[in-house]
Amino acid sequence: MKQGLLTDRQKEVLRYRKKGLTQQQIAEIIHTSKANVCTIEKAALENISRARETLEFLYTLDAVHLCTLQGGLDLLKAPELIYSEAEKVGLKVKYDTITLINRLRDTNPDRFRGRQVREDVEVYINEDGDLYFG
Amino acid sequence: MKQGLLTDRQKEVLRYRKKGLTQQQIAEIIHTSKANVCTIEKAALENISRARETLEFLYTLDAVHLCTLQGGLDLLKAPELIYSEAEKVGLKVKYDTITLINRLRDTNPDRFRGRQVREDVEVYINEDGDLYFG
DNA sequence: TGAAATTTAAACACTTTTCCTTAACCACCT
DNA sequence: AGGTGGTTAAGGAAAAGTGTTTAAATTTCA
Repeated sequence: MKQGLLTDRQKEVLRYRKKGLTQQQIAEIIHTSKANVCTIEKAALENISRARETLEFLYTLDAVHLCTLQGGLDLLKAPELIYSEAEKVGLKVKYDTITLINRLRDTNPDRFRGRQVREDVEVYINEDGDLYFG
Repeated sequence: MKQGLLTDRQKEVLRYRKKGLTQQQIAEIIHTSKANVCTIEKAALENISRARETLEFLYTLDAVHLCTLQGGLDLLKAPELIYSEAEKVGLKVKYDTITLINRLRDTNPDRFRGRQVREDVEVYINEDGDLYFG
């Protein structure tokens, strides 16, 4: 079968894009319309999202949704929330406060800005008290 | 649009599988043949691989094209080529010869037949000397 | 070895994706 | 207004993916 989700065309566009080229410039290079470059790029980003969601599903296979860390939340308040939610469902979180915060930032650095949660972060927990973020 | 890569059918099978059911048992539950359950499960796992590969590709975006391993090339000659090309652009490859060959074969088993490169393989390198193949 | 579980292959109808074009539209910026 | 960069809509043709079945082959393991 195919390897990744992205077609050659999609990868090509993403690479040029990464270099900072405009859609118009890329269109000239690969001999097509800028509208087409836009569509290809959009499809590529969509495929990347789908890849992310797919792997996220794997966690939910043995984990359960615990709570959502909403955008704007102070990172230091996250553990408290997570502990209390875990207690509600009768599970014990595997990590202490410090470790939890580090794990939170390490697994998804883009999602945080300083001490603040930038975008919503979904928190999952499994039987063992392992946490996953998506 | 669609969300993950996995179809409802595929998720259904994976969930039952996670619970420990056999393909036969699942076939009865979802009213189809066990062969079909097998195919669906296989497709699901394949899709999961593709999702992983897709996200892997994102790393290559920070990387730069180093060289092409042309079809027919002896796998054992690849490291030499890669090292010399890396030197030209002032980067140091992170892997020794053995590791490099293994990585080459592991990341894309379909591309090799014994010691020979079957199709062209593009080699990318990033600032850290990490190599990616596409 | 024998039975159960799993995998594979070929074929088919059906749906979805992809790439492409043309043409229009939006948001800036000077 | 005009230019630049980006997006959207409609439509079409080719390619790829999905769910199925049937039948045969393989693996697993008590």
